Amino acid sequence: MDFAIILHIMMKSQCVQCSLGTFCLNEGLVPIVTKERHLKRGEVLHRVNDDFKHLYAIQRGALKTYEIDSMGNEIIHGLYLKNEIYGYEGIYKNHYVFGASALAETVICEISYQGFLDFLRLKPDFLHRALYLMSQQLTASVYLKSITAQQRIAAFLVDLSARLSINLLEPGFLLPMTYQDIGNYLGMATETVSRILSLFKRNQIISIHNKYIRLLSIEKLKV
Amino acid sequence: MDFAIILHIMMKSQCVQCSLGTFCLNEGLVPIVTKERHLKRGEVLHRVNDDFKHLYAIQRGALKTYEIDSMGNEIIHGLYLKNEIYGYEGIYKNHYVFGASALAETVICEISYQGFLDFLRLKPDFLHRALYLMSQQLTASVYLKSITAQQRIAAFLVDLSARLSINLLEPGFLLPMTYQDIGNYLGMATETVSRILSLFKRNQIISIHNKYIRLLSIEKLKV
DNA sequence: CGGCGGCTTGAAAGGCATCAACATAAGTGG
DNA sequence: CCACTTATGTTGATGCCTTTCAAGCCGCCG
Repeated sequence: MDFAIILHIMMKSQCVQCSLGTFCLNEGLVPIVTKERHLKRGEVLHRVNDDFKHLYAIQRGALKTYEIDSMGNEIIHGLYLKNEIYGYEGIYKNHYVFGASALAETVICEISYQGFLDFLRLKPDFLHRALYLMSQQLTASVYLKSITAQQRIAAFLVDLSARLSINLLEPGFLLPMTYQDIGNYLGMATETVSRILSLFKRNQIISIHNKYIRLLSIEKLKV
Repeated sequence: MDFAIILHIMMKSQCVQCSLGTFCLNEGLVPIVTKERHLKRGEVLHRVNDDFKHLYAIQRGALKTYEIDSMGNEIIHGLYLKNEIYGYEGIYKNHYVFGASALAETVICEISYQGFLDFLRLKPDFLHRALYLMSQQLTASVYLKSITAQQRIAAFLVDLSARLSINLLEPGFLLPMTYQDIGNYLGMATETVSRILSLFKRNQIISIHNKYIRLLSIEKLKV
């Protein structure tokens, strides 16, 4: 067992806020984290149908999973931000159902799924925690059910804000993706994203400078 | 430990095709199934925010999870058919995020989540199987991302067909829900559901008599 | 048989996509 | 560091798909 890796990981303050921290920081009986990977914006983590072998804990940056439809358009199926885990989808079919790539400069911990299972066998007290993490993702993108484009964008902003805000003092967050990505994720045209964000800005519901967004009136967004 | 319950369950042929069969039929060290419940069409299984204590294996019928939005409209978030498991969503928040009710006459096995965890602790070989079942649900409703109403309905029919067809000989399946339910699930008006199904019928892509649907040309549906 | 929920069909209105042109930002190479 | 090139965002005009409202029909159950 490569304790050097474990120690390396344990020393990172990142791990404290990571969802998997509970696993990695606890005694290190099994080296679940096999390596750390750095991805540039746009770089592919894996392609469709690649064998499923790893889960990924995102330290910095963001990932998207995507599919190219018969018309050649990209559909973004999932969005995974820092301190979140990506990969559970692969368990079912034993391969990844979509491609995955980095939305920005991204750093991830690669976790052996087998190691993860072995760890749970040794430490069944972490069982609930593991199921908890997966359960979280089942209700993650509920808001995509909103019907109108305004509602979907509003809900998207509220969700991003909750997932990205490190502390409560920081009043806003940095959009980790382009308007095109947002459109592909929410199922609407890029122009619509731009128009609605401009509308929100005009109505003083949000403010945007470059990619930094502040939600000025969460109440109005939630209507 | 109530072995009577286990034996009762073991004798049911239903259990063979149930996703949880692997758990229930194996040795019965822990009584995971606490009881069997019968629900009439429309009957509520649990309400929003009810404490999470159970998973449910559906033997017959179907469940929906739903939410009433600020306009008073029902939004259907999940659809769970026979031989499937419902309830994992509750693990995360320790309560159910939506209400759940029966779409038709429904029979379910109530499973204690705690018993489920205990079983996994005793039999860690079933760990992967448990994660597998949850993973399945992560990719379940992917097709809701289709943009046009026609695409969504087509994908919905293909999905239902795959989930409901018992054997390959049976050429069709019985719609377990009303057009209104379908509309609420797919995010479109009831009239649109009716119009598009009529269109498919006119184009000989499907046939419908009462609630029995046959997919005549799966190729055309998948375009 | 009568009533009610569910389905069907039509006409009108509205939201969003599409196409197009431009503005701005980011990235590249000299 | 600047000029050029490419990617990203903005704004307007038009058309289409879907919603909404309205009315009628069908089938089921008491």
